[in-house]
Amino acid sequence: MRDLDISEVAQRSGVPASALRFYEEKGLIVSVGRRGLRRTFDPEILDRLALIALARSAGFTLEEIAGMFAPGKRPNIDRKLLTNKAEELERTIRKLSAMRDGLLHAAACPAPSHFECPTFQRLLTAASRTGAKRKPSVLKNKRK
Amino acid sequence: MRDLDISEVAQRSGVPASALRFYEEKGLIVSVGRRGLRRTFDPEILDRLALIALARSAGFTLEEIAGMFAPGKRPNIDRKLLTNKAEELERTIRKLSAMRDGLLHAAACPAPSHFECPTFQRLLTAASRTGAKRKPSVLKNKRK
DNA sequence: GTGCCACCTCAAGTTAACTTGAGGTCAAGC
DNA sequence: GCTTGACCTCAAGTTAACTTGAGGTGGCAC
Repeated sequence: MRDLDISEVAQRSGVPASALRFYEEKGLIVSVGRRGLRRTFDPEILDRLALIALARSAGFTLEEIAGMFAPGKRPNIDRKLLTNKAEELERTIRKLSAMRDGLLHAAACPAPSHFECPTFQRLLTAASRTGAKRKPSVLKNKRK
Repeated sequence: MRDLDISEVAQRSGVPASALRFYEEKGLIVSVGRRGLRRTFDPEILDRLALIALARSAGFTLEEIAGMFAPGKRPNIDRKLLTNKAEELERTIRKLSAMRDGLLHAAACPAPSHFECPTFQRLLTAASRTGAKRKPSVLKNKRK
């Protein structure tokens, strides 16, 4: 397949050109050449961008992601880091599940102020006791 | 129970005094008085702080959280907002689960660069197709 | 051959959620 | 009554992940 220029990549991936340039600067992606001034990318870039989006949505920073893509990292340390991250995700998933249940209850609950509803409170505080020791860890992000 | 002064709240909740002042300024919490210069808080503040931490970890912004605590909000809009948020959480949970599985696989996989492992890729890209349409949505945050 | 426009670079701005720092104050111990 | 230390206020700084803006450029349509 033909190489894509930056505007095509932006359009197909939904990632703005400015962000693509930013990612390249950070070493998350590479452009394979230029057509005039314009960067061109291997079509494979689209998969990588999808992977980056997914990793971001799992709470990895761009720096961490760049580290994962890097070849020849010491495997031991990496593996430990990966299982740690997986455990962290597991805790997060539990919290999010609790929050989701709490929200669904609140949506169906007649209490005037949701956060004051005793059932809601119980759902949530139960969840928070299940969480990690110290280090609220995780989440945030919204695209306009 | 006796009212707590800010340092006690900070110590028991793990939330720094500076953050407590910040939360008060944002309307997320209220102090019940002063002992000299020092703010004092109702012990119930600890539950509220736990709830705030949980909501934060579920991806709500401080502004959204403040809105939920607010009394006399229009219930209809609220409920819609809550179910939307719950659905968003559901999608997030799916992604995180995929990511967790991917990470666990990667940790046990012999491929040199994890992100290049085909199984890993398959796990993740499958997950990303399950996700929302457009709007990577969600996560981030780390406490030092 | 000459516009035009989409791209380029580089610096500065933006947002959320806090933290840090400077300069001030008060209650308590000596 | 004076020192001390923990708190106070208010402004400015911090970090991540981008976006925006100013000023420049090169290929393509005419």
